[in-house]
Amino acid sequence: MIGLLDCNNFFVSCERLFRPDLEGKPVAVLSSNDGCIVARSQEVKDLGITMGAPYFQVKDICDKHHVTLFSGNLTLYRDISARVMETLAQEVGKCEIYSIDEAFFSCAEDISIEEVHRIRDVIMQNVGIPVSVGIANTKTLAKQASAIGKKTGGYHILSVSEWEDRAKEVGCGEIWGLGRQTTTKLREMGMCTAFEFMQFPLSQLRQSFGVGTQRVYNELHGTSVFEVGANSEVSRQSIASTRSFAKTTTNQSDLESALAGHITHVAEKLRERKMLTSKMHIHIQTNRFGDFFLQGGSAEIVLQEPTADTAVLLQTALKEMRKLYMSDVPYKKTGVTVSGLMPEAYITPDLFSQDIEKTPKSNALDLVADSINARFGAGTLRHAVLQGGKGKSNAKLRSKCYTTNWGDIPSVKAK
DNA sequence: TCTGGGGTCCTAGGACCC
DNA sequence: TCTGGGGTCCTAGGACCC
Repeated sequence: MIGLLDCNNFFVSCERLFRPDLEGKPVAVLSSNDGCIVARSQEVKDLGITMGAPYFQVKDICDKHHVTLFSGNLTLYRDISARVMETLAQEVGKCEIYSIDEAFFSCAEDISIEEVHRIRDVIMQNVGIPVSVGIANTKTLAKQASAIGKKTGGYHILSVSEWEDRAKEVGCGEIWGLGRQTTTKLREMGMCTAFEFMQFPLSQLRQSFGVGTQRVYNELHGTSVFEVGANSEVSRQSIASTRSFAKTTTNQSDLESALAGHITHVAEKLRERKMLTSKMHIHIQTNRFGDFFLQGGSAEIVLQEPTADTAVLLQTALKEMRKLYMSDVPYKKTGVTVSGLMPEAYITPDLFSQDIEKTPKSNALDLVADSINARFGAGTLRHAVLQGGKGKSNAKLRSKCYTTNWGDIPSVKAK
């Protein structure tokens, strides 16, 4: 059997952990620059505020119902997530971290409802985050099981026969792996519920849809296609860092500074994972809702030799960016994605490299900078192209880094 | 005025090879 | 007038996920 653990309203639950007074009250978390709603407490969901709604569109309703808002504090959420995952692993053994708030794990055929209940209790006691747990034959059905659990007390074991009954009440759009496009197409072909989808002849399915949809189909029929695997950070195919500006800019040095920040961040990640990149994709973009939205540009750079050297990546990227930049265009966003990743240890030095001694390892200067920044805070030591500070981020409602910054540790008074 | 960020996998079509 | 067949690899774009 496969289990899925899913943290309830995760970002909101993290904020409530340090603001217990907000329990039972409407709370929402905003994306970067306080742009969109990215997490909602049940009370906020009940107000009809949708996931991803632009904040300016729901501001009035938030004001009216005294919704407490937070700017996203990913540093905090990542740390709390790690604690949840660690606790889960202690309970169920190895698990696959699927996202910041979800993990799959394998469990015995005869797992009891008491055991499932216990997983929830331990996480609540050790970390303080409410979670839902679903158990079923396949990952896709485990998703359904946890969705049922969310409505019925926090946990559920979904048997094949129970699923057969319930499938008539589940819309195709509620199934993991069937998105908007596929759901629309299914509806046009007369299939609205999971049950109707499951009756469709397999042979025709493969023709009309891709293998992805076929896999979902098999999973719904109880045949496991997606294995519980080690989906660890180390096995990732790419690392990205991108961000919108609070306001658009036409200034080239603003763009350079921002892009340099992203490069620095990605290079640190590479070294942390002991990986090298062989391909770098950079982009500068305009507002996707504005008149200039086609004016952005991007470039794919194949590196001469794989590297995790900040200076090398900066130099290469900035050179390309200057080619993309056009004056008088209001830019809104920039970022970088590195791919073609390989373990540092696998590198074959370039025969024609100028400095063959240096090739296999990260630059010593970078490693020193990494350790200084780890100790005294990100950006303490940085390349000059990164202008001072963190830029003009619009995150007025950010909570403190309660668990990752010595200065932010909360104090508790007993009365 | 204001509209997130970071990933995965699949597919079609082009370049190239013998 | 006639103009092969069978591959691989890469890339861009789409669909999906949280």
